[in-house]
Amino acid sequence: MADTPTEADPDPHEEIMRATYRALREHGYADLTIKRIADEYGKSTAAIHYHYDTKDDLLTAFLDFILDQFKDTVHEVETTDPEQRLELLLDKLLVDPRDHQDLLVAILEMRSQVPYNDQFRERFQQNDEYVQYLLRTVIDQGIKTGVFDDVDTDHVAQALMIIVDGARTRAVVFDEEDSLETARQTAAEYVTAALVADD
Amino acid sequence: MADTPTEADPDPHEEIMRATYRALREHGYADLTIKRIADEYGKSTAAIHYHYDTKDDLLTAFLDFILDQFKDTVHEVETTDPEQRLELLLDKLLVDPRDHQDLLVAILEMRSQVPYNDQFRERFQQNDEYVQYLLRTVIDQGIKTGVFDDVDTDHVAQALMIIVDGARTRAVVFDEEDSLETARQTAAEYVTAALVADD
DNA sequence: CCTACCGATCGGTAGG
DNA sequence: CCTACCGATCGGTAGG
Repeated sequence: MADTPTEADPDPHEEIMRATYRALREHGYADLTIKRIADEYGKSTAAIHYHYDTKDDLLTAFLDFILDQFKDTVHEVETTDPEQRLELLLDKLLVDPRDHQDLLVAILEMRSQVPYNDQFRERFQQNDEYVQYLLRTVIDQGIKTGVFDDVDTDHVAQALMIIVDGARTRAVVFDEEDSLETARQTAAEYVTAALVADD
Repeated sequence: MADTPTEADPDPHEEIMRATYRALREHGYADLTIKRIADEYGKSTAAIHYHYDTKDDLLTAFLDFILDQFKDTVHEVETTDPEQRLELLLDKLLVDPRDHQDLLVAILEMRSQVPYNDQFRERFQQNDEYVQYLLRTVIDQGIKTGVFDDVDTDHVAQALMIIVDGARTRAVVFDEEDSLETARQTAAEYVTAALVADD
C-alpha cells in the first residue's frame, strides 16, 4: 500500500532547482534568500542546507540547471541544409524565448552578476562559446556548399550573438515581445546582407 | 582662516551619489547596503538616512544621476549632416562606453532589476525612448535629404538599439572590448545595407 | 549630522 | 530531514 514512488518521492535536487526558479522569478536575484527558496520548496531552510552546503553552491548548481535546459533547446536543431539550419537556429535563439520569458529574466539577472562571481562568468562564457560555435559551424558549412559568400565567419557569428543578446535584454527590460520579433527580422536582414549579398 | 568652501563643503547629495557609485561597482547591486555606501561616503549610515529617507529613494535618485550623465553624453552630438550625425551618435553609444566600463556594469545591473522595480522601469523606458527618438530623427533627416533610402524609420532605429544593447551586455558579461568594436562595425554594416543599399 | 539602538532577517549549524 | 538556535548584518529611528 505504498504511494507511487514517482509522485511521492521526487528528486530533491530537482525540486529545489524548481523552487529556486520560482523564488528567483518572484523576488529577483537581489532578494533571493534561502528562506524564500525553502518556502517554495515547502520545507525548512535546514533542508536546503542538507542538500547544498552554501548558498553559493546552490546558486551555481542552479545556473548549471538553467543553462543545461537552454543548451538542450538549442541542441534540438538537426537540419543539415545550411540556410535552413541557420534559420532554425536563429528561431531557437530569438523566437523560442517568447514562451520562456521567465527563463530570460532569470538568465539576465544572473548574467549581471558575472562581474562579481567567477563561477557565473565561467558558466556563461562556456555556454556562449557553445552557441557561437554552432553559428560558426553552420556559416562555414554554407560557405563550403557555396550558398553563402566567403565572409569572416567569426565576425558574422559575433554580430549575430550581439543581436541575440540585445533582443533578449530588451525583451526583459522593456517587456516587449516586439524586441524579439524585430531582432529576428534584423538578424534575417543581416544574414541576407552579409552572407548572400552578391547573389 | 576658513577652509576654501569648494573643497571643504561639497554638495552632500553628489558626494553620496559618487559613494553609491563606488559601492555598487565594488560589491554589486545584490550586495549594495546603506552601510557600504556610508563607508564610501566616510560618514555614518544615519548621515545617509538624513539625506534620503529610504534605501529605495536613494537608489532611484542614483539611477537618475546615472542616466542624466548618460543623456548629457549623447546630447553632445550636434552635427547637422545626417550621415555624419548618425555615425557620431553610434560612436557615442558604442565607442564612448569603452572609457566608462564601470558605468556600463552599473547600468546593466540596475536594468536587470526592472522586472521588480517600477521606478527603475519608468526611468529606463524614458531614457530609451529619448535615444530612440534621436536615432529616428537623424534617419528621417537623411531620408528627407535623400542620402538615405525611404525605409521604415522605426524598424531601423529599433534594430540599432538592439545592436547597441547587445554590445553593452556582452561588453560587461564577457569583459571583451571586442563586443563594442564588433557592434560598431555591425551597426555600420547594417546602416549601409538598410539605408544606402541602392546607392 | 553622531551614538546608540531597534526589530527583523540573513546564512548557517548543532543535536536529534 | 526538523526544531531551535547562533552571531552577523540588515534598513531604519530616537535623541541629541
